[in-house]
Amino acid sequence: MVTSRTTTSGTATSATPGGAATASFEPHDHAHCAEDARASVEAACAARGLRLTPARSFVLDELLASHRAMTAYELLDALAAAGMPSQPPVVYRALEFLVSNGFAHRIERLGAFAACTCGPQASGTAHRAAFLICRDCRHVAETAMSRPPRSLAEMAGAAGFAIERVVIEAEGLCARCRDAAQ
Amino acid sequence: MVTSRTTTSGTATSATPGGAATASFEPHDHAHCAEDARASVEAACAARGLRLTPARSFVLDELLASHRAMTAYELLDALAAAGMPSQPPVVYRALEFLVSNGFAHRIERLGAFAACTCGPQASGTAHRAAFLICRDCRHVAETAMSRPPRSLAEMAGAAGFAIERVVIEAEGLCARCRDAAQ
DNA sequence: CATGAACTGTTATAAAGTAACAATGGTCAC
DNA sequence: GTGACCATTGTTACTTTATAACAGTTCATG
Repeated sequence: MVTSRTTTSGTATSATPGGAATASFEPHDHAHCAEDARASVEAACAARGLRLTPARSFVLDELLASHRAMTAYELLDALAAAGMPSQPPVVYRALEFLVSNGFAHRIERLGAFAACTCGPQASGTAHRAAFLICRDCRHVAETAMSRPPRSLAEMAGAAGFAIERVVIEAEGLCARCRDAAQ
Repeated sequence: MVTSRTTTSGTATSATPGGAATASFEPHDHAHCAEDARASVEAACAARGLRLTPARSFVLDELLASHRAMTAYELLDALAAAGMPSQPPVVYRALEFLVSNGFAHRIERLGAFAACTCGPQASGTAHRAAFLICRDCRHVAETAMSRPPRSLAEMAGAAGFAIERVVIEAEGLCARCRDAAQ
């Protein structure tokens, strides 16, 4: 758990550029972005006849509130703390729902999960995205990635390989953790 | 788990187009490419004072022979079958050696490992690479990826995020499996 | 209300990875 | 050579991550 860590660093003007959903490492109003994301998930569920049941809702809220990649078992602990059923399948089922509907992503590198911050337009089905993952605080930033990098596409084409999904995850240190490390 | 357990390679024609080290989905002579790769690992070890001990050597050979991504426990079974010590740490240590020296890669998407097919020049230290992974037969093709995709680099720059490592893995169906599925 | 599809609750277990520590063995200074 | 040191091994035990299986419940529909 990292959290706290009030603004710090001269780079941080507290201005919050509107659509900065892709840059969670920049200072912003967590509560506000979580609310927005939640609202667009609700809207998408309503539009598509999906049921945002209590377990699913709880897991989504946890992910949005933490703004980090969380493991299934961290989420399970949160469920238990809230007095909800907390066997592994509970959380894995909720995560499967969220991931397959594009409301969250699995971060392969970490075996963990993060809420999608792409905004309403993308909250459709599983979509392409690339991630910046801080190896220290585990905060995750997401950016849209419309198509595979060219060298990969070329290689696939040459080999007759049909790309179905591309995982792009950059691991490193966010500005805050880098400052803190000094 | 997919557990196709294909044993693969039975279908391989032994036609060998030149040095297509990056295109393992094209038909080629497995035995030959494995020998080459093995030779360059040995050369790199000799040059850099690394010890290719029996466990390391065995794991490398398994990976090269299969030309697939293999899980640690598949490798462990192979060790056991060969009458070698086969507790998990044995294989994880061998894999750590191979991966950290650039002789193999961890395929994050699968929690599995594949021998590096970049050729001698890259067999230095852990290097950047992108992968094509067939979800059916688990064969893996590797290509050099000199730097992160631009959109990721831009996002990182804007956020003051220091990228240390990039995972790029494309999952899909290779030509052979696609044909077989029809 | 009957029905079927989706979802939940639960037990049990599989698969993947790590900690810790004593024992071994190769290399180098002396 | 010998002693010291470091990398490597062998092993036990354990943690973390994920899935199978199945009975019970809910809920939108006919």
